[in-house]
Amino acid sequence: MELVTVLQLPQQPTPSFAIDFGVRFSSSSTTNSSPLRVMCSALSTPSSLGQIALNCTEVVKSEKGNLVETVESSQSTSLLDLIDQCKNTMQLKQIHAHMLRTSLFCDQYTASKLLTAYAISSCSCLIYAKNVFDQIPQPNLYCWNTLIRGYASSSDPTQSFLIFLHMLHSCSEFPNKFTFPFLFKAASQLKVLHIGKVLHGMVIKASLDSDLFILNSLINFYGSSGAPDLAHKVFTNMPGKDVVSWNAMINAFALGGLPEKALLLFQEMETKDVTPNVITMVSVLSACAKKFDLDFGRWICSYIENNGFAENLILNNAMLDMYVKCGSMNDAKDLFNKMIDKDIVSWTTILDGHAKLGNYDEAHCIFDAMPHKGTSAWNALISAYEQNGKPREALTLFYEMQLSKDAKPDEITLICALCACAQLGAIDFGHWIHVYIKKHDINLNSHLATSLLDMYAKCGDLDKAMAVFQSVERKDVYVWSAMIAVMAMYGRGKAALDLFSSMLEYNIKPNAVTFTNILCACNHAGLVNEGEQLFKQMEPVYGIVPQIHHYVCIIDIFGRAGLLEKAASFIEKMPIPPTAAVWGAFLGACSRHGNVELAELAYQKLLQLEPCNHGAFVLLSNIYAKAGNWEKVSNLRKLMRDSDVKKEPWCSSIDVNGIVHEFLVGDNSHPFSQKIYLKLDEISEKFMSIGYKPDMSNLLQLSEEDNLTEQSLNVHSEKLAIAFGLISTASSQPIRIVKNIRICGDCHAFAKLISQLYDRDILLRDRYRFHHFKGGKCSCLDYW
DNA sequence: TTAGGGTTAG
Repeated sequence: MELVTVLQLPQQPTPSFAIDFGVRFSSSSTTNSSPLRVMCSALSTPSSLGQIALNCTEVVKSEKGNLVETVESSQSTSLLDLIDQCKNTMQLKQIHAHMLRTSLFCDQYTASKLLTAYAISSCSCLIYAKNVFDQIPQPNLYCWNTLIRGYASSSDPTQSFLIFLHMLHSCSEFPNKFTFPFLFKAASQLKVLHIGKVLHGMVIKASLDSDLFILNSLINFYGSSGAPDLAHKVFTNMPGKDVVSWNAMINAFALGGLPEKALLLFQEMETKDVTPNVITMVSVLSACAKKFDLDFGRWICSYIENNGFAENLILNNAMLDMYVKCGSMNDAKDLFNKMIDKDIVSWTTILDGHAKLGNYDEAHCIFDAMPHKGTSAWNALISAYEQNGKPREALTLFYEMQLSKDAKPDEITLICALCACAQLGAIDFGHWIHVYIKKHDINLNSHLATSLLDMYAKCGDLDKAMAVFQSVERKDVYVWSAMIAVMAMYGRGKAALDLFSSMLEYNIKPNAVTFTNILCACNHAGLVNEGEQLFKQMEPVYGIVPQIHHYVCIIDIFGRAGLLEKAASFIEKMPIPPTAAVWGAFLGACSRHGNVELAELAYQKLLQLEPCNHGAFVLLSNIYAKAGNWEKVSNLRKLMRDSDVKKEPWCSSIDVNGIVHEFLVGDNSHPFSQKIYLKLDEISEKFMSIGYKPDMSNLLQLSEEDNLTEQSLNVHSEKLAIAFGLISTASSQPIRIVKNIRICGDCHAFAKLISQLYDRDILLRDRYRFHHFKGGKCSCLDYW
């Protein structure tokens, strides 16, 4: 019982209730001869189902020919059969109209058949289902369950709970073994752990906790809601398990980030003599894909081949996905070419596989070869570009999609496009998408809202990000976490902590991402004690086991605050082996605080794990430069030249009137390059005229951006972008810059002075956070 | 008289 919360519920059926039920049942029988019923009977011409069918056929014939073929072959087809044979909502509405005209609707059984068709068939239409339900005088439990079931699979599963609550008050029958699987389905869709736990309590109280269907749907619910441990408790304690129970549990492990447990469970099935089915194999392939276990994946594929599984599209897609995720494009291509049936999932999987490996030409070929280029096809390519560091290409495609008339952007397209805008700092394009959302009345759900507020924040408009956050009616953990991340990015630690408290007050349970963001906020604001406390509470209070990135955050918090010894002893006591990121954070702290001895230790540890880490070279050489040890700086440079250290092209970009301009270090490829360098000369003179002397220690230091084969005095990309901003934007406009690495000390001082001398706000986003330069000061208060 | 659970991508 410690597993669930049991709330105050209606009493279980008792013998006295059974008698009461009987009485009510007989009184409800009286309804059959109620005045309404009598009237209906009198109005109803047909007296047999055969006649009803005939009559209905005539109606259909006269109004629309669609159903004629279906019913003409059998005159005796009943109305109920006709409902089952409906192929679209229009046909169903015709029968509905006929039922109303002939008063057949007054028969509850017939009405409930119509309700079922409207609620759950292939021609479902939930608004009509609700309408029909509301017209039934005293809906029985079957009708209530059907409506709950319909909404559980809809885009608005919350309705299932509202209907259920209404049912508890209005229906004379208690929820039964059919009710709960539908409710757990709705809870799974919404991932609302607290509601599911209450329902679990009701199941126990109603003595339904041995029903196989309920327990299987419960495993699925806990698995979908991020609680594989609770799913496993249900699974372990259930008296009898069938293949569905095993499948649900395998899937719960895979979904819960425990793919190795999913694979072990599959192996255990054999020892328990449970025969796996197609769904088992799909779930196991999904676990292999999540574990990047190509060997096991290949073994599963041969198992499928050797055990006579019939050709199945979903199974083929799962194999395809496994090959792609495990990095074997050759296997994936072979399978894809062999597949007779392909759907949008097959095409998208193979397309994304090519794009992830950077084979954009092949990805485009796949896109061009797709038989139906609907929205999904466009989304596949746009998201492939966006998620693989090609935001400019993603936005170009998004633009092309607007021009093509075969597909309209949907929520996913817009999310991808917003993410691309955020990466580029393209605020004008991002704002245009916001207007598009409003103009087309697109529902601002939590996914879209999260992308929108993230875009505004990353493009430097905190007010708009906040406004979007406040406009979201139902804020889930992702929306809250995203807003906390925004506050972290802007160095507003206190505001992030306030948001965290508010989300707890709203009963939103923080997840691992929330903690990464809140620890990051503490880090950027120097809130050492608060960060340490939250980290200590993660497991005992919130049930979240700290992962490696949480450890990195806490080391960063200590290190940035200069508590190097504390950080070092923390690393020593870590229960998991320190990774390169851990040593990188520690090395950064040593560099900032000039501790040569500890830096050398961290450098050695880091290079053992990542021999080609370019950042490690730069950080250590900065420390040597600061300490005036030029010989060691020179040795490091030589070592770096000789080694195979590779770095991504670091750049700064600036959005001017909707066009994003990119600059590399010492870049002179821009059409306005000459003007930019003239502006930099002017700035330099202006700086000197007020007696500003560049910080030589800064200038002599290496930045990550410096090309080590040349002098380190190259003009950093953000200086070029700022100079371009000054000559190409109105003096009232802020300059918005995005840089893909951390800003160096010299450029930080440069931006502060520009903001003062030119009276310009500069909003600069670096790899980790935002800097708002205004009147000679930075929002980070020089703590970054 | 009616019915229910587990699967693939982005």
